[in-house]
Amino acid sequence: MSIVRVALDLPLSTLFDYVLVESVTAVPGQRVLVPFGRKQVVGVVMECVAYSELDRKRIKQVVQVLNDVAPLPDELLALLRFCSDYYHYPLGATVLSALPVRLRSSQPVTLKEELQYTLSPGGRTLDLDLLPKRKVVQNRILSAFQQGPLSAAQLRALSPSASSALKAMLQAGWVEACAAATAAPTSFAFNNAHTLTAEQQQAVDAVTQTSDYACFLLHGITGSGKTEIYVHLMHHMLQQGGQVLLLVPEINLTPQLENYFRSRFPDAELVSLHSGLNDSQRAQNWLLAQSGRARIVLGTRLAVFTPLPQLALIIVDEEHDASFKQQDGLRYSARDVAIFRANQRGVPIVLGSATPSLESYYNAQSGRYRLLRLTQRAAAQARLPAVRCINIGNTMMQHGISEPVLAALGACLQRSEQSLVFINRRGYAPVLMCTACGWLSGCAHCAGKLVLHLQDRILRCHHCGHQERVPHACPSCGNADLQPVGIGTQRVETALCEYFPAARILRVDRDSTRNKGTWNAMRQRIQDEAVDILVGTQMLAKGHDFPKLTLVCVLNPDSALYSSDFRASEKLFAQLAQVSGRAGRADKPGEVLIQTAFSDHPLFRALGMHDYDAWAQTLLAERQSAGFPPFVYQVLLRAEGKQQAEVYAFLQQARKEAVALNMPVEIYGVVPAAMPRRANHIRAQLLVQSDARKSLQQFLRAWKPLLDGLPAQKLRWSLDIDPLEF
DNA sequence: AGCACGCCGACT
DNA sequence: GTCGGCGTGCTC
Repeated sequence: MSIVRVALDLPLSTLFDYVLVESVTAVPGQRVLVPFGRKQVVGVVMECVAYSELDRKRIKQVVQVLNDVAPLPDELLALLRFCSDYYHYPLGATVLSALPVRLRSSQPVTLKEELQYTLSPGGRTLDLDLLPKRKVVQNRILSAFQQGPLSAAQLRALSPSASSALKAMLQAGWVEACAAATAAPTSFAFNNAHTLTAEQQQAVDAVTQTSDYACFLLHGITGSGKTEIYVHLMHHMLQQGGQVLLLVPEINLTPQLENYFRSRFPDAELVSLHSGLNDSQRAQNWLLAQSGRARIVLGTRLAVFTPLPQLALIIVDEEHDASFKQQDGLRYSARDVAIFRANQRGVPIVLGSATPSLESYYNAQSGRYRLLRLTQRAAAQARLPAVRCINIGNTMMQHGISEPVLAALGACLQRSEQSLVFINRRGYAPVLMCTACGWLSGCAHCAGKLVLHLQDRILRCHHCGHQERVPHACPSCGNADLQPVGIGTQRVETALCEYFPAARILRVDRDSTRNKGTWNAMRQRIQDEAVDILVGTQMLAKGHDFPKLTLVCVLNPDSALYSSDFRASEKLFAQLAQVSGRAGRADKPGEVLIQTAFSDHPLFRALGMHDYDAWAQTLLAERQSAGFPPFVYQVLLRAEGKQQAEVYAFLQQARKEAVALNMPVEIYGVVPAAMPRRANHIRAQLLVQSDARKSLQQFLRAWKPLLDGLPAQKLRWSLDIDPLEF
């Protein structure tokens, strides 16, 4: 009797037993189609056993063992078991959520053999000199074909518009498709752009000399050449026959980055994995990684679950970035899962950042991680930008912009250099106010305020999406004088257009880049120097270099200094360091102006000295005395529902159970969430923490079943282990 | 999560 | 008398 224990996509922590029909076999990691209730679903075999505890009559038969894809390796199953355990999320849901959508259905998926392209017999006789010179891309592609056939991916690396050029040439009959040669290269040349500095070389050597698990924190200031280290490490691992996994934050995974690595490794197959791909691209790239053919896998957090038979190195770039933490479902931290995975596999992992998370920094100090420092900019002549605070304590401002900032922007325009105005708030103004009675534009469904979007003549809630027309008079007292309060990107853009009518001003935020491809087009315009002043949110802090940018102005960073979120100032420093790093590259010195009422604040002082360490020490001391992470481990129980009483009753009940367990954890009170009402749902939470990860996990193992047993019909709740947001 | 079963209120 | 509300419990 052959029984398989199957993980199904259900909010239940149990596996389900099925019997295999005579002569059919299955192994753990294989997908199976099984009857469940009145329908059939796809699950993953977790165990094969001889007997089941269950009554023989209750066990149904496996409908089909799916053989289109190789079984998930044991190692990946173990990783998923760990995640399910650690994040207290049902095993089946964990396993299935780690698979590409296509593999969650019984429709067979196969690895499409990628076509290559080469010159047709007609194309070979073509006289290149007769082709118009302005068809740059076609010319480039045709001359590349002299070396032999090229895949679509290799063509894409030649130019972003390669695919349309290829189409034209296929049409003209110069080029034809052929089956790809399957022999994988064993040697990987890479375009070795720069010689490494001594520091860079030391960092590379430290990693390549480890043959076992080790976690490295690569702490390098902006422009110190972390990427170059990644390239050298990748090259080393590829030469040894290994695969490399590079994880990047969501917004950083642009086609530019993908093409960059492709151009550095023209011979290595590279795939990307991120939410921008459609289901079939996702499945294809996943299969290429799983088969071992893709040697470099570039992806966002979800890529951490990709099977990689030859995995030799993991790199987590911008490791401090909050987008590595999933905020719903399986609330995992891809950075932490990556560390577990490297440990499990016995390979090195590199966490790179100019402003490491305090967790990682603390681990590097305590010796759990090995610290690699880059203290110099790679381009020797490039200097760090000068940071200056503009004290706005008693300065009159127009639309939130002070006189010195205007002057600096004007001077920058005169020099025909680019400048960037950074405000972390989209829309025109964060709220509309009545000058007579003090009415504020609140959202009818949330605890937040409606943001004024003057361009669309609407008030919009950034939490639930609700929007309404801008009222002509105060809904409360009828007064016609309503004033926008505070500033957003649109308001700054409008004001700057008035001050500098001749300047080419570009606003970059989620609103202006809503349409697909817009942001890429804008990036090109910035690169082409068709923009003088950039106005934007944190979208501009990340992404790639803008070589002509010499001035960065930060308009209103102060709210993060008195935020109730204890991580707000850590985030602000990282953000400001990142956006400051945009100023002054190569030969031009940069300048950073910060408008603040707290110019003596240690954050700004450390930022001005480019001294992350001083700032980190300050924060660590604060966190230690306040009893916050990384000195304690936390879990947050969140609940939300329509009825306030039910939400609070559930959490109080949960708290009572927690206290009754009498375990060595600290249990806080039930409190409203940061946004106490969102889309008409009341939200509240309960924090539990401990100074030992183990104690917290033991507590959770006892608490979770009690929570599952609590009546919670009309509400949703979830556990967030190592929460980042409160 | 779905979906059935089951026990109480207003309707052709 | 039935249709349907959602509370409870099960799914291998």
